[in-house]
Amino acid sequence: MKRLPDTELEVMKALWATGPDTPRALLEERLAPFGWAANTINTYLARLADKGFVAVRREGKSNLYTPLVGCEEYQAFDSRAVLERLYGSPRNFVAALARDGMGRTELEELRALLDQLNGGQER
Amino acid sequence: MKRLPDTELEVMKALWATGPDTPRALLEERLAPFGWAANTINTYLARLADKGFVAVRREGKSNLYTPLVGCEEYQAFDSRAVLERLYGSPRNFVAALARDGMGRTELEELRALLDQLNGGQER
DNA sequence: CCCTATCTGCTACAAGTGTAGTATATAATC
DNA sequence: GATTATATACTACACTTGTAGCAGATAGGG
Repeated sequence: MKRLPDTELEVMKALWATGPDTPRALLEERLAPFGWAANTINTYLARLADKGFVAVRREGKSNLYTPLVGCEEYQAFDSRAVLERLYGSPRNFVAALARDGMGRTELEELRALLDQLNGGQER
Repeated sequence: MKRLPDTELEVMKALWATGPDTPRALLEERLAPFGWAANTINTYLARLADKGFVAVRREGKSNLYTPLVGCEEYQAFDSRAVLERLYGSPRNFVAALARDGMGRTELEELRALLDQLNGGQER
């Protein structure tokens, strides 16, 4: 697996939200906030298809797009890459977040998750 | 602040380890494991200087390099960028790590940090 | 003071990324 | 079946990143 550039990742995020066999129109709608030209989205999709992240299927006049790599799968890979690049450990990453101030909500969510994880594996 | 490419980040990591006014020779020694040509390191340093991450000072025949952005400062920025790019919240990031299996040690370190953070802000 | 060794600055180039124009294929229309 | 509208494929180009060669500056030796 390879880390994706920002724009391609945004396309993947849209596809993860819309699911398999997403018609082009729906995809463009999702990506509208970025203000990209239709051709630009085209390029990103072609590159993602090259990289094996997206499958394209033709249906009549237009295309249907399907993500071949799941969101969770990609995140599992990417999060490790983030640690290796700079932080070394989850602890260090969270410490970096905390230094700049982590919101109360973020902290609580994280703690809840940790409780859950620890519970599942404890003893 | 801007996210650094991998190679430039490695140079910064070396500089953070060696501190201010690092002589070129020491820096190269630190970076030896990467097997880069001396000129390659030169380019990275020049780019980092352009971006305002490194100050260069001449001393006799050779240069001294000083990091202008601290490691913790950069990490605080970068960790937020990571969340915004893909995860949204610390919780989601850690969940992604956990999905692919987090080591017992990593989990314990993280829990200890969380206890500490929570303690500091509780009530 | 001039030569030489060395260190650095400048230049280069291929691959990847951000962005979009032009050409082509094809479905719907007449 | 020819025409048109439109969606897609191909091509392009500037900027960034990874990598390094060549040329110029300069310190030290004669």
